[in-house]
Amino acid sequence: MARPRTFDEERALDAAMRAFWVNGYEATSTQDLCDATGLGRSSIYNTFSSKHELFQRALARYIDSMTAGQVEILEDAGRSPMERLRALFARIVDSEFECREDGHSIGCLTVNTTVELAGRDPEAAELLARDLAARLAAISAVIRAGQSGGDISSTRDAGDLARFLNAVIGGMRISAQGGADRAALTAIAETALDSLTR
Amino acid sequence: MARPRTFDEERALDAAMRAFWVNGYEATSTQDLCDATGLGRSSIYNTFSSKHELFQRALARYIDSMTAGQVEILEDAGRSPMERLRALFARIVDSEFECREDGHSIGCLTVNTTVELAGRDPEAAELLARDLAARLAAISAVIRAGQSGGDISSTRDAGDLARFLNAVIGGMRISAQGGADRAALTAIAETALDSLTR
DNA sequence: TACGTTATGAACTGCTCAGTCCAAAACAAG
DNA sequence: CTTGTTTTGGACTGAGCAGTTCATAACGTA
Repeated sequence: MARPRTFDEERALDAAMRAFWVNGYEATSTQDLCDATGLGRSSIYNTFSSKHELFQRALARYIDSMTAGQVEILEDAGRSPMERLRALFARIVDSEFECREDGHSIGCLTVNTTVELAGRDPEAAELLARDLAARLAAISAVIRAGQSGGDISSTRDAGDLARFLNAVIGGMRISAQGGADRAALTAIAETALDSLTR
Repeated sequence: MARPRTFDEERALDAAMRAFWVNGYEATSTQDLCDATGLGRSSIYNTFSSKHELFQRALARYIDSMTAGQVEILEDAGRSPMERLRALFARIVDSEFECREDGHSIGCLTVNTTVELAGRDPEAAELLARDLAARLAAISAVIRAGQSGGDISSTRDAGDLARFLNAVIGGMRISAQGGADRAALTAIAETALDSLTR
């Protein structure tokens, strides 16, 4: 009944997400998005309405895929709570050496967006707040399980420990963007995890 | 012998620094810088050459003042190593509630710049690398002192612990920009510091 | 008071930005 | 093959960008 699209919307979204991830929202022009996706301006605006809405969809897609993978690790019933946390941190270290551009880590899109946009973009802030709540809930649950089993110290509230681990993850992302190598990130992760068992 | 300036260069630099701090490099226009400093375009370009050079000077000024204050705390001979680290973290929590705009934390300019520019601005990356090295050196020295005195565990290398604490500081900054309140930041700091004494 | 020098404001430059428009193209359905 | 609907590419728009130019103002000095 009408002319069909010649591109895959999700592939285009992935390409746009990567562009925003590498350079940030402000420094990515609509022309950059055309180049990255291979689409013309008309197709981009016809499909995604505006740069800002495209960014929101890209951020939402990043959050869905990233948090899904991490929650999967955290809910892996085949591993003990501490093993799950260790696996989570191992994945985060790995991701910093998989997601690179020009020899530098590009960090994490949620951290980057928190820094660049959270203070002046309500829609982005909302997506980030929801993601943060989900992450903290998943980490807290694992910590509570570890506390029940005695593997994790109960001297601190599970919620506090979850916020602590989440902050360390963010700090590892910043450290990687600042040039930290794999050994440095691994040592940070081990130090954080060791502190749970004291 | 010639017409004198009607403004104070350092005050102008402070105003520009604040503008970059709140909105980032890309989202701060030269017009914003004129408004923030109260200077005309001619005065800005006559004094600072370009937006990029003004940013470099603003970042350098931020680093000098911030790192100076923190190193002062870390080298305070009147306090024990652990007390110095506690004072450092207390200052960082405080700073997140002093440096705000529209009810949000504006974080730390070095962290913000690491995220926004480190991957594509060699001059900024150089300033950040130098600052990071100085921070890690100062923290490492305190940790070594604490390890000698027995207050800080020697099971981990002082350099690793310094990178860990520095990552936690970065993570606290991100957490604050993500909306964490004072109690949450304090708990993160306490958890990190407690892990040193195990 | 006249001169040399620097600072300043306002107008201006060329360019890039996000977003729009429209004619042509590509299909499905009748 | 025609008709109706959507996609597509390319030209276009007005606004805002970083940076320049220049006439004039404001000073120290002689």
